[in-house]
Amino acid sequence: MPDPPVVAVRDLKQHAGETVTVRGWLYNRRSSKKLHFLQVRDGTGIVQAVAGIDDVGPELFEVASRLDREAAIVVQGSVSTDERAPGGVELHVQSVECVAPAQDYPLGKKDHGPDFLLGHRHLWLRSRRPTAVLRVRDTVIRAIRDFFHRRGFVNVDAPILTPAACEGTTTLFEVDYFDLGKAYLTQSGQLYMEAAAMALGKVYCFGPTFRAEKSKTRRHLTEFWMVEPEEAWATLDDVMDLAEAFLCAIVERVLEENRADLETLERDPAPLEKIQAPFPRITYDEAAAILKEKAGFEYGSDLGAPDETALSAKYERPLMIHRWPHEVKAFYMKRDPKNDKLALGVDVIAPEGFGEIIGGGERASSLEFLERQLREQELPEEAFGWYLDLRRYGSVPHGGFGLGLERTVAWICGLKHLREAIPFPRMLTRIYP
RNA sequence: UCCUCGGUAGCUCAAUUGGUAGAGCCACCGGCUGUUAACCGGUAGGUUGUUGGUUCGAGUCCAACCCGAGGAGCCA
Repeated sequence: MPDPPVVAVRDLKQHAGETVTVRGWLYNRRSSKKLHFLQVRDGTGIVQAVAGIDDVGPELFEVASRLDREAAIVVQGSVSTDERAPGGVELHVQSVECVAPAQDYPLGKKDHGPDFLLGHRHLWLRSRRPTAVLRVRDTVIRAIRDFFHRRGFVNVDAPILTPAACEGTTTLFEVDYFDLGKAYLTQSGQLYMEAAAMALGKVYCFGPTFRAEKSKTRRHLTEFWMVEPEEAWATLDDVMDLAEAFLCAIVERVLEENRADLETLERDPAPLEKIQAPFPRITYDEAAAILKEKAGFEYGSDLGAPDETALSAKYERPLMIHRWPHEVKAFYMKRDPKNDKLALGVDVIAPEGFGEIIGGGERASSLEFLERQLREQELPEEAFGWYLDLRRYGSVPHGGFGLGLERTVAWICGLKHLREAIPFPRMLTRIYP
């Protein structure tokens, strides 16, 4: 007699009454003398497999009682709906085979501390929360690619090894590059996207970026993923419109596909359902006026994390802050024609205190302006020679933004710490596993 | 780099004013036919981060260092 067909746990409900094979790992076991409840996970879900001693016989029952948590197992049995089973469906075991043991599996059933969990991230990944987060992350990634594809953007990935900083200030990871001296891991693909936008019109890159900042907070990783669209002929308003539609599309997609995961994460979907255009848009000046009451805030300085939280608390939708003092923005930002002190940049602050998820704006298209900026900020002109070429040959208005994937996933999932939003987080004092 | 908090069993934590180191989980043994991080009983498990100091006596007080967490700055 042939083996019953292999069915994913997620699809078991459609196979009620049938005999099936489930392949997976033992997530937990609850036992009494004559009855085992084996919780089997297969990556798509967890199902309760009920093994009664009278049904499987004393030998198989003994096998089941010896199974370690996370042992690899193959279970065959009949699918039945039962209100007592978590998820409403369970498997009545006819046979169970231990494919591989998992003696002394390090992760317990009770809580662990962050140090222990991060040191065992390769195993922690198997738990409920991480798998739910990784599924949401996958949805966000697909929503990003689909959104840009539908709008006519071409994916053009930027190099990861770069000759110099894209933006002068932040620290870079350095690597030896043969006879050419030092190279650096990219901290933004934007400058390359500006070149690509002049070739294809609408482009985006999506890949890992690296920051060697000595940041030690829940909002920082040294390696994170960033998506950076860039659009020829786009103004600041176009960039803000794009960011608004973009965030709506991502959140909508997660609400469509990941309700169960959000529930696993105990993430209330109600605030996400309110993410609809239009988003509030205020100028830096208006933001500064709101923060003026707060002691310590000086006009002209960048917004700190507590400032962002205080501002975003006033809104249920992402908050767009535009037209910043040019000193706090990058050298390539276009100036406001109405006020030369202001740069045409925009930051988008996620609601509920999750902080900045987007930074972008309109780029300067004037060659003369950029040459002056490089001199004033003492940036090496030879490193930016190719970039200046973009202004020498058919320069047009253009703009774009960068969205931090992990911050977006953390916001949507309601994660307190970015380290949960990426499979294997890289942080200041952590490179293992 | 700076500020704050922490480090006790494999894991999560407790230990009164300085007075002989304790629980749950995990492991192992036993009990229980519908469990929901199952439950009940038992066994095993410790150089209290390291070094030095104060004291009759230090997990507890002091100093330095190491490691971790949260935050600031900077940023996505």
